[in-house]
Amino acid sequence: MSLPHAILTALLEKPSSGLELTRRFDKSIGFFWSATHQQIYRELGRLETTGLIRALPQAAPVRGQKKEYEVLPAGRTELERWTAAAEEPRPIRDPLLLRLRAAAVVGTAGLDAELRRHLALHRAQLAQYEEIERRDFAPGEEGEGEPLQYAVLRAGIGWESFWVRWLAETVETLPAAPATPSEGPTDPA
Amino acid sequence: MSLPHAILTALLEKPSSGLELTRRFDKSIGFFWSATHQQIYRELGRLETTGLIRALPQAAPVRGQKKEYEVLPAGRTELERWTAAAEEPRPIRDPLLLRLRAAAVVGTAGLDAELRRHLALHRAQLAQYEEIERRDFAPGEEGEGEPLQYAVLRAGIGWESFWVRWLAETVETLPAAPATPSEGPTDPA
DNA sequence: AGGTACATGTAACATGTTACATGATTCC
DNA sequence: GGAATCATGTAACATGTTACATGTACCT
Repeated sequence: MSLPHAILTALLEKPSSGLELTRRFDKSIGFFWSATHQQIYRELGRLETTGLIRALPQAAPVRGQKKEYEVLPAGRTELERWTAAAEEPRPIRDPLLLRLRAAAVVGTAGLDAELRRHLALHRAQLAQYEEIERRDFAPGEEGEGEPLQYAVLRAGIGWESFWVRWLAETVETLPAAPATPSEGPTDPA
Repeated sequence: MSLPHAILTALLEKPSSGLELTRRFDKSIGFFWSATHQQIYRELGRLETTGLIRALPQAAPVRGQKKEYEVLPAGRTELERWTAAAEEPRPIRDPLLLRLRAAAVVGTAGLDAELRRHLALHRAQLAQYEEIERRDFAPGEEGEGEPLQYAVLRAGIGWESFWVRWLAETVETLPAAPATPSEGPTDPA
């Protein structure tokens, strides 16, 4: 149940139409919670039905014409509740680790190149985040007083650093592994 | 498309029934790709229909009676293809970061306790992984020659370390933030 | 009149979650 | 024969993805 709350947050920052929300999800919020315009329209409809948001009165309900939404008091209350609620941490869940596990059974052929490709991508993303950090959160700068936004950026940096470190280590040790550990086509012990 | 490949991997390691797979997903594979028994039964049905696995002949198709599956050559080929295929890295996607962002709008009340709770949970999980590392991958030990399994464990350790470090930093800096930045119930600038 | 950008939506499907239903086996 | 456990499955729903449909506004 995260998308509705992401939308409530974005609408509290500024009342918007579906397409405007989609654009904003492509930028800041989308760094850690992406959504397509189809998802957003569906969720806007539900939030309106349940009385957490409403369409601004001036917008006539004509297809193809902009329709802006704002958060109702019930929506703000719900967002406050969710922000402080107890939720279990998400366990790690990544197909790349699954592929490593599969490689232990069917062989590592081709996986090496994929790991190097991921390493390059994560290094590029890390550099991009660090550039934002230098630009917007340098010590003594203006935006320095936004601890929550900075915390989110540090999470992105920490996340990418983790992958870069792990991939670099793994690429080093992996080529020593056998390329095709088992050969029987269907009948492993 | 990860669950079918997780199942193929598990079945190549050892032909199993649905419930046996569920139990194995609660252990090793489930560390980074969990699945319920409903998901597994549904996916086993599809894999059988598409000819990637088959039920072992001795098992009569009676409800309530064990039914074991094994991987067919087409299934192994598919798993090999997927292991080496190009897939984009998963972007970070975590509700906790979303809640931080929401807190910037509706206030940080209650979030602090939740961050500390997560910190404790991640520390406990990290300790558990490090215990496994000491037990199974100590230098000069027997299981030392399993570089892929060790790489997966190191990913878990790196992941938990990232969260522990980030949460510890964030808990330090957060209390300085305002508890309720804006007060207007529905009409923020 | 046609093209492009803006804007809202439908439909179909894949994946994941939750609750429940049903049959077989074993132990008492 | 009743309870507990093993085992397979259905149903309903929530969320996320992909492809497509429709209408408006503006520019040429």
